[in-house]
Amino acid sequence: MDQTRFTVPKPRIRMPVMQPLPRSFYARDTRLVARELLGMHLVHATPAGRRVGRIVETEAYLGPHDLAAHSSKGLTERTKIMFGPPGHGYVYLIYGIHHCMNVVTEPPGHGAAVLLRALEPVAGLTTRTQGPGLLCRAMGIDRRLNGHDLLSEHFFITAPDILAPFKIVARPRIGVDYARHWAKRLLRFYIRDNPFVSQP
DNA sequence: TGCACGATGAAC
DNA sequence: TTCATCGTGCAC
Repeated sequence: MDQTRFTVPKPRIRMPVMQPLPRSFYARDTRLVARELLGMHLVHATPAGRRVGRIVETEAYLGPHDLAAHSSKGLTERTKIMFGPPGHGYVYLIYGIHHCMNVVTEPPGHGAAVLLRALEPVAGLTTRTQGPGLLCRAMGIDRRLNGHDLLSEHFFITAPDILAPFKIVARPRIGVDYARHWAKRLLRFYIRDNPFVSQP
């Protein structure tokens, strides 16, 4: 066979391009998004370098009817991001000290979000990442990223090259005891046996 | 305009 | 178990 007769295919260069998850990923049932975010990579490109963490723990906040959700206060200056379009970051200060990072879910106006509680370090992370406040500190996330579109090139969530299989554990959410029966709902999800989960 | 309190983390 | 510390929402 004379191989010279065939066109030499262009070399396929596998670019390490990390595509942000599409908005349609977020515009779905919040519990589903919370579960499917497990194993995904949170990426923040800063002047100090790129920081990447594997999401290992999340909590679902379902909407205004969910007494543990900020959106249960209704549409306010603070909660307007939660009622906005999906795929945006909702970052707020808690206890005057710590930041918490959420992603808005469901169609606009729904008022739901998923709290990111813990990461497994992948790249560029030098401090602890177990717990929502530590996660934000390690990733360099603060209120300046509130309302940030996660379909951007500097701050986004992407699927890893290889999604290793894992078991998901569902538990009640942390620190929402005031939310009556909502405090008992199994809306916290984490990767079983992962050492970076905040409170196994 | 004032005040109570929280999706936490760290020290004690 | 206590405390640091302040934005937010709501009462007044």
